[in-house]
Amino acid sequence: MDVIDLAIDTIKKGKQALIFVNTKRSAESVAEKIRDEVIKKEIIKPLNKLSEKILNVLEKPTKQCEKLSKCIKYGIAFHHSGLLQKQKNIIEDNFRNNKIRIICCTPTLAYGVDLPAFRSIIRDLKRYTQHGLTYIPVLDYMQMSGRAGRPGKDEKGEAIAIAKTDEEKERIYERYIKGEPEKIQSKLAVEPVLRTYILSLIASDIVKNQNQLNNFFKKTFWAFQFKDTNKLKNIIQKMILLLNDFKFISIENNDFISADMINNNFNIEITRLGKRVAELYIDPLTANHIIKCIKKANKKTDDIAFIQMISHTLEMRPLLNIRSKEYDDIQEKSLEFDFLENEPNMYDIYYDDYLKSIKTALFFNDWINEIDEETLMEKYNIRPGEIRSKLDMADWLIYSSQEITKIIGKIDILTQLMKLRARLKYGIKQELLPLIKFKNIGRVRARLLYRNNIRNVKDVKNIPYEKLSRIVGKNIAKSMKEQVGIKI
DNA sequence: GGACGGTGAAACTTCAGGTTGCCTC
DNA sequence: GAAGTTTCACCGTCC
Repeated sequence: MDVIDLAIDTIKKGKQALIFVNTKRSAESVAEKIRDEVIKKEIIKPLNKLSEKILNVLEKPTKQCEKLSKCIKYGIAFHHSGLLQKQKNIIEDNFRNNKIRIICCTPTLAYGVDLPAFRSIIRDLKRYTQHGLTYIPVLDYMQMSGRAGRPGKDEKGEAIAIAKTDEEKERIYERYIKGEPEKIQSKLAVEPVLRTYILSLIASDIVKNQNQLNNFFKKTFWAFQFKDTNKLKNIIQKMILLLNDFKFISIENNDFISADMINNNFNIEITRLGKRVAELYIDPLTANHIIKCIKKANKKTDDIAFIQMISHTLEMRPLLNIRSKEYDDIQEKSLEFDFLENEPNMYDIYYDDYLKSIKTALFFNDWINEIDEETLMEKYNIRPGEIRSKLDMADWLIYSSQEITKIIGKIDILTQLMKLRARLKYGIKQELLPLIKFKNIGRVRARLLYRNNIRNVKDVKNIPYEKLSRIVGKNIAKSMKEQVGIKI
């Protein structure tokens, strides 16, 4: 039986299923195929209200919204990170109350969300990695199959893994059914994590020299797994020197410091800059990158240069992928603007990453020039949910840049950063900034007002109420008037 | 004869997800 | 590595 048959069978039994696949596209296409079968067999009566509700979570539905809405109508959903939070909530709630019968999803639903089903169908046991397609960890398999069976509601649950050949059936059985889950690995050893924690340990006065740092980490799960204490000390020392270079900490007798002669008992102190970086909870490397860029910035710096600055950070990953067709185009664009960081050599291994950061910056730039979600989706292959999470990160990084700017004394660009942050938040051009301060006015209504020559607080005060309500509706017009101190 | 439309095979493209972090209205 | 999408050759139909 293939997934589609299994799904239909589940519905006919009056049960529910989660279907796990390995890409967002697959999640959508499997959902659509099942929906087509459901329509053909007429086994579900259309959920028109729900379908309507999920379609209209944005001002203007995107193709993704339409696709989802058409599936939901027949009790089938897809679920992945590209969906908006609102839509995810609707799907989860209506799966719990049995209206939605099948959810086709990426591993999103395997972790975190509490959403059990009668059947957990795992179509893809391989996932794309840097080394091509590889089998997923046993732990992941257990997470997914563990969704089968609803405690207290079903007596049993079924976890079904799909094999394409007999040979694969054997392999799945050996690897996953009989297999042991992998040992848990400490995540502390990754450099970005390590340097962030070392900085915050120093910032919060928990440790005062390298000895104490060594002792602290000795007690962690990381050290327990790692065993080689000397190597561990070396790694910690490397991080200390890095943070010292960045001027986030200062080491006693700093002048004499070199990697091999640092004394374990030298007093380490946090600097004002380091303290703030630790509080902002960004990777010290990102902070340093921002500092280097900000120092080069001046009043003539374009917004896109700041946007590219925050796009080229670990936090912003994964960056937007560059399709082979657009490679030349993005390369051209990279020459068009003056960015704050130096352009790496074309043959540098970091060059592709740099280009990706430019594509990501171009996407943000389109957003603050009021390009709608649908167009962004087509142009950048980025879905509404991903747009949101990128914008959240951008907001945080611009805020961090503002804070860093205050400390290193570049006050002249602070206003620009603040305006940019507001524009990113709402996705608007600069001219709409005065209007966005009103309650219930977002990018769409602000643009509408602007087009009707209402461009600032004063205009809102002066325009007759009747005229205003023709533009934005009675309730919002009333609320706007009240916000400028006029009772209606 | 040529415009148009449908079909299917070959060529090409792309690939999961995520936490907190700050401030303020 | 494979699913999904795009492209393109091919054929039949209609005007």
